[in-house]
Amino acid sequence: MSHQEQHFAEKIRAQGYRLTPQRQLVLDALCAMGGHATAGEVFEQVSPQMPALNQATVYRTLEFLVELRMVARSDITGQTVYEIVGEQPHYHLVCRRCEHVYEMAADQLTDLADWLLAEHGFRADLDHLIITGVCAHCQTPTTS
Amino acid sequence: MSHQEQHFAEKIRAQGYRLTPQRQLVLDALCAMGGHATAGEVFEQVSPQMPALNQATVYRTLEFLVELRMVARSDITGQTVYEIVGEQPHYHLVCRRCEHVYEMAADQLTDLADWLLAEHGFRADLDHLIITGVCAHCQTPTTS
DNA sequence: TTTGTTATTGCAAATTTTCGCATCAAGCGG
DNA sequence: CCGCTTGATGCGAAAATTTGCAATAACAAA
Repeated sequence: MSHQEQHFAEKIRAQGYRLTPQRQLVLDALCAMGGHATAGEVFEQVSPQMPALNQATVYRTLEFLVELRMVARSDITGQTVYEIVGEQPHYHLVCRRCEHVYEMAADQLTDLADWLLAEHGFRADLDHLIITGVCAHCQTPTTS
Repeated sequence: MSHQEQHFAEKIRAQGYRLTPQRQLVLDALCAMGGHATAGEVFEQVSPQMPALNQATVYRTLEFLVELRMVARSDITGQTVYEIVGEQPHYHLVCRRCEHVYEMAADQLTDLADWLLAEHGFRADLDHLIITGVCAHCQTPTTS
């Protein structure tokens, strides 16, 4: 169990929830897979290591981890994807033409966060924000 | 047919697609319902007026309208909701405690949009941005 | 370590969303 | 106004996601 996973385990128990092998496995898988993963991908990754693990459990676990804010759920071009909430907050630029996802450090959004807090008293979770649009590459009139 | 719907009809045909009664109905329903609506809600709204209309058609139509950017799809607390893209761009603050959705004029985001364009050449669709967090009301230690 | 409480899981059924394909009809050309 | 062409729909089946409930197993307390 890595340092981060150790932390996760404590966080779950600290809130009065139970750390089950199923949850550890899903967490591990998510860490191992790195970036974004769909529920189905998580299930496939995890299944061989615990064949008895039910798909419904994966869905519920993912939901649970999202609620605890240990995992971020995002909708990218209609796909629901999950990602470990790591150390560095970041946001995603998703190009609606080429579907490419650019990952950006969240520094530039702190102004926005501050403004939202000052103006509306709203404490925004600006890590893992998804911004769709058209990337630089796809704006040029198809040089292919 | 309202002014806006007229415009929609032209936009669909202008791109070489067909304006079918099913599409008109879904568009009408979405307009009539005002804010956000799930696919299921749209289907229920539309069904009595055209009982033969199939649920799959609603899904496909919604998808189609999203692609044409006449309708915005967002993920709000795990629910996929659709909304007509109206005149005034706006963004949504979604409180993860009370699930309330605050609708904000998008003026304050133009800076962000400009910055993204200047820095990354990314042309962001900042109308209909979803920002989750905790609203002012839910930050106070439960005055209930 | 043993026991009790109750959060979690597995399973199966219900829902929701997607897909393939034959049929239908919107809109263009004659 | 009448056919064509082909995009769009309806239908049924498949896939994905959610839900209820009884059985299981974390983990706190003795």
